Amino acid sequence: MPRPAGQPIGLNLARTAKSVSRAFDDALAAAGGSLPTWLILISLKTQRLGNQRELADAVGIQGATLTHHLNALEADGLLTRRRNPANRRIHLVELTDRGEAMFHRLRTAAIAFDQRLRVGLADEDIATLERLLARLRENSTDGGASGRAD
Amino acid sequence: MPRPAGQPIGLNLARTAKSVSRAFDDALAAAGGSLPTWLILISLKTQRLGNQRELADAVGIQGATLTHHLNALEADGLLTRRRNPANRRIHLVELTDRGEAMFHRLRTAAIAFDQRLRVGLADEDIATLERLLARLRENSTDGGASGRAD
DNA sequence: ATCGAATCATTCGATGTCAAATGATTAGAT
DNA sequence: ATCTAATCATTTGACATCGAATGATTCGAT
Repeated sequence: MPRPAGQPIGLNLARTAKSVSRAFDDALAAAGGSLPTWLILISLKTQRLGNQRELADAVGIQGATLTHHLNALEADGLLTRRRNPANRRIHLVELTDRGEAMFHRLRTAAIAFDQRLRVGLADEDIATLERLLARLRENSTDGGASGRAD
Repeated sequence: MPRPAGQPIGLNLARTAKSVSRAFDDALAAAGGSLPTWLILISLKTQRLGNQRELADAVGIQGATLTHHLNALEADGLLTRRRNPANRRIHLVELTDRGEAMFHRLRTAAIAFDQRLRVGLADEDIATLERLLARLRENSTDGGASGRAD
């Protein structure tokens, strides 16, 4: 008799993610940044992205939200935006020296946090976790019927 | 040679949780509710809570955020708030008939979603996932040094 | 060459969240 | 009895996020 439920699995996932994200954001704040700032900087540094839309996708947020963050980062002097002369719809986003420095500072904090998170977890555990998370993601998007592609 | 990193584990967790929460919220929206509404209703129905602070803790949000949601739910006629005559600092929050009806509607949607989420996962997988999530939660709160209790 | 559709970014309006300050009430100490 | 502390909820001000509407530019078809 397969009686599944104990605690809803989605709830557990959401609570854990909230706790972990919160702690990560604290760690980044101590280094002078924030979670969205870090995701934007690392995406800019490690990927060749053609436009802001692709950057937003890489970060996992909507274009409108990205614009908002870029405004703040530009005001802080961490990056610049200029129109691509070859296609003036496109903004070329580029890190300044200060942006580069912030990237390195946040990277140190992010690496330390990831290490902390992995304490007590064997490589095999990580692999298992990744498999289970992937399954949950699939299950959440499949069969939704109302279909909001994520 | 233990080279851990591939994708940061926290990032994977956050993305998965976002996708799953999003899908769950969609499912609840189709039933006329939302994620916070559901968490508040189920907490009220299934726990004996002495005040709003305890309700906020049960839901996993701050008191200020709860007040905000209760305003909306009260305006919608799903619940009532009245002062406890024995201790007038305390608001007694009670579901109306409409609130009860909403609870049952959302419960149906929530159960269906949880079933959907569990597809392809054996009881053993669920247990493993819970163990791993618990570990991540511990790791995120331990050693933070800056100490923000979550 | 021009006009309509597509693309890219931004703005606008809304929701959910938090931390800090405020207001009301109760409990405790003298 | 009064005064200070603590407790409970709300308000205020801020940020992150989204969807929809808007503005600018380019592309494609005629």
